[in-house]
Amino acid sequence: MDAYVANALQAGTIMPAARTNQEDVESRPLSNFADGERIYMDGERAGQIYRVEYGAVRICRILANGRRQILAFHFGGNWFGLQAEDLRRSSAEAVGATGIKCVNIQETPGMWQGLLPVILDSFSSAQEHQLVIGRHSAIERVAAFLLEMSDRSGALCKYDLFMPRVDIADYLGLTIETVSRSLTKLKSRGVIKLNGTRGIEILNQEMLENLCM
Amino acid sequence: MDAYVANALQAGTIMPAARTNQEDVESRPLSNFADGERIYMDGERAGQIYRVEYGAVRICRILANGRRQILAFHFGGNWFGLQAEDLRRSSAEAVGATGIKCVNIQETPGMWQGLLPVILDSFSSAQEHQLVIGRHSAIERVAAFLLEMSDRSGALCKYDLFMPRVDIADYLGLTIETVSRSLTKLKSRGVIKLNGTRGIEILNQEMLENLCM
DNA sequence: CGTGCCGTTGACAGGCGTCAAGTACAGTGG
DNA sequence: CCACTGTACTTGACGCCTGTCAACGGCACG
Repeated sequence: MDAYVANALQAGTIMPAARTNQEDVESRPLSNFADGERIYMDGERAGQIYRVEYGAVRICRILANGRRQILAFHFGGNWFGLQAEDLRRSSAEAVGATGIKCVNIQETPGMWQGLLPVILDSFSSAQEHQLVIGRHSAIERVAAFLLEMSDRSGALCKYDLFMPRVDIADYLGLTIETVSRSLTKLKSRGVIKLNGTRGIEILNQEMLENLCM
Repeated sequence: MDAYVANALQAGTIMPAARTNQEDVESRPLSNFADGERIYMDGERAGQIYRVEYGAVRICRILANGRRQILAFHFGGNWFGLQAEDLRRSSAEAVGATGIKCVNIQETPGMWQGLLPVILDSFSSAQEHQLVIGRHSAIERVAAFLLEMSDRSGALCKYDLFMPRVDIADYLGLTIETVSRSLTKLKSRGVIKLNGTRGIEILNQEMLENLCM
């Protein structure tokens, strides 16, 4: 929990009551999704928010000419699907076998306030990502990605990626070939080790971090 | 006001009381900033949020190697500066002569709930921008930028840009030369007309929109 | 009228996308 | 257990887009 919002909580500007409602989520039924299955789709009416229980979710938008941009990945414990607009402007899809719980936001009073930290966090991630895709070269983007995934796997230096190369590419605004070449380059420089196609081992964290500046 | 949040308001999940507090802002003193002056800076302690009264503000991050990314522009009426973290991770600077009102968020109970639509809006803009810088060519980015600025100038087809080329470039993840060449290309295709260095006139909105897909 | 800043235009090189071929691996069926 | 097949990934060749460097033009200001 972020200090800034925590302070507001202490100061009483966010009612602690808001938190208790979030615990209702635990009792909700778990929905299971197969790899690639849609949780919601661009154009649909928005009314629910979701929490990943296991597996992963990608949020993506597809342009008329077929180009795809993955806006975010969400892993266990992450909330997603909160938005101001009436209609979905992106799709959410399972990455591998995934479990989700969902909440109808209209029927859950007090939910809003508790979700402020959630949306602030999403916003912060989106800004971070803007920086990566706006001002980084291919190898720097891949380096940033590997560090992000490491962090979100509990700061492990050895972990498995949930997603195929094409998802990494569409997240980073690159092609799969460029992602592949960048990984190979990092491997041959001794920065990382690849275990099979999804396994990542960070051998030199400092070099990776230097690439992200 | 977005329908989604408006519904929540009607349903009583957001207390109408939250709105009234926002009107306190009107009585706050107006701070004036000259072109380029900092409103807050990367690394500073965050505790206030801001509203642009006139002029414009850019939110930017600078990397160690000097590369800069502008994350967002804010114009009259826009709020900015809301974040979860304790410390600023970006800087806010005036673009041209600018007037700002600010609110200390800790001292203004009820402010949080009223700001949820604000942060949702910022989030939505950030995602939109991710798409533009992730999956669009130079000319498509410039086209999207011109349409965005048009919309935010009240959907006028003839308007003035607040910012110099370098700000456009750093917003779009391009160089000033590429921005300049893209504008020239749009001009020579008869899509836009340039009035002096800041004046924009959209001659063929449809062609611009097609470029953004 | 000189000076400095901002923007435009041109030449050139390099990074990344595109197209294509080759490799690894999991799943299926014999 | 092994061949077959399809998918995902890697690697290579090539061309284009955009970054870099440089010169030039326009405009505001002193």
